[in-house]
Amino acid sequence: MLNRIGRQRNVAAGQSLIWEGDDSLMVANVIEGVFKLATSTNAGREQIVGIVSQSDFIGRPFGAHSQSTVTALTDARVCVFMRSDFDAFAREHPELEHKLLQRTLAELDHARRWMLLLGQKSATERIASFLLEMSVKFADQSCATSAKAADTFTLPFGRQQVGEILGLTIETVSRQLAQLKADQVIDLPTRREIKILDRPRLVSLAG
Amino acid sequence: MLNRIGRQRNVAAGQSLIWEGDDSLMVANVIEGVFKLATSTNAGREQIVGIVSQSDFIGRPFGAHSQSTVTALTDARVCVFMRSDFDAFAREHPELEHKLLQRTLAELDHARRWMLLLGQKSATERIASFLLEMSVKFADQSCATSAKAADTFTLPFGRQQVGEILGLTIETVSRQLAQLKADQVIDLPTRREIKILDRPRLVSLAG
DNA sequence: CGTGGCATTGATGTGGCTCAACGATAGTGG
DNA sequence: CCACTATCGTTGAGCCACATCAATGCCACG
Repeated sequence: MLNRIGRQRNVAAGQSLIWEGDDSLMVANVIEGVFKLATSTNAGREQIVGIVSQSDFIGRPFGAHSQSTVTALTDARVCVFMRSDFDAFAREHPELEHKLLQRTLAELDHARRWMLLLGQKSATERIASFLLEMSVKFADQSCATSAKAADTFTLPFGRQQVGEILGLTIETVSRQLAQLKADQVIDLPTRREIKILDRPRLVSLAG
Repeated sequence: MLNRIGRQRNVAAGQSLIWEGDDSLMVANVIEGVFKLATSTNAGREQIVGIVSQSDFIGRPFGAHSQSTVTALTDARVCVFMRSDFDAFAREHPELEHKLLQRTLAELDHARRWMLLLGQKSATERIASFLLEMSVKFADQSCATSAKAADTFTLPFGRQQVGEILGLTIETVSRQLAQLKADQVIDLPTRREIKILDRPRLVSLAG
């Protein structure tokens, strides 16, 4: 079993597991918690290029440099593998490679849809798209009907990070959210909670 | 051999092989020519999410809808496979899946670096990054030292498409190129040719 | 020689960034 | 429990980079 070559590890919110540019030495599976994948320009501007949570895969198998920094947004637990061990194991287990391929293809599709957002969409459209996506990803577990969008959910990040995901500044994010609230499309019970009041409207705003 | 289940096919410049949203019915290998992968908003704005050429892979294996339209930018020749045939073949040939996984991982890395460009970089930085990347991808074959960047090359697309790759308008692209030419960083012998005069400068402009 | 599609260039507008101040919230120590 | 402070979020004013709108120029084609 794969677990024999992996070790569980706890990661505190804010800790980074992997740094951009480093040799890829480890891969991991997320058991619980949420991570961000970020890359930055020489000038220091950051772009979040992925959000990784529950049962997602972290790291870059098969010899390469890591292209992004992986940081825990919440306290998290992961199952870590030495990359070399993992690579060897994967080569001998086509089923695993197949699963990994499926995941990677799905992530590529996702990344490309995100490129459309970053390249073409207005601030309002970006926020609307973002809220809709997060409503699927972070549906509060209370609701037993899993795997479906929820209208109330809690973001695992603050405004700064929302900005980095969407390619916007913190001020623009704040203003757009305030506007959506004023328009009764959403409600913002607390800093990190979102309540969608008018989903069809939000969908149409998403472009 | 894989070729037994594939058929060669010619594609004229401008023709599309696959449409966004369609069921994924075929995959293909590019033998020669260049394709673009594009997605578009409901509003009709297009974003080019990938450029595919010589020996690259086209399509989405393993049951899913195609997320982008694949269109030939030049006359091209491809080797086409029914997706179902390909899937079955791949499942029986781990080596093929492994190669595909490697490619997909590399493309994902690439897509994420592009997200940084689209989310954070200025028009000048985008153009500079773009030119540097294209100088690797489309190095004119004349130069025997293959697989290296060339300082003169020919783009397979016009200004409109450059804009769609970079998330800029055609006018901005034109002005930025004009500026780089005025600054003696590049030369523009014809509409589609680029000559890099001062590569270090271009690198520093790329952010 | 015209005609049509691309590219360039100029003038103007505007969405989102920047800069700055203020307000809210959560954590800390008295 | 409450003041104290650090952090985060909101709000406002002004500006600038890029988009938009509008001519004009440049080839390639019949």
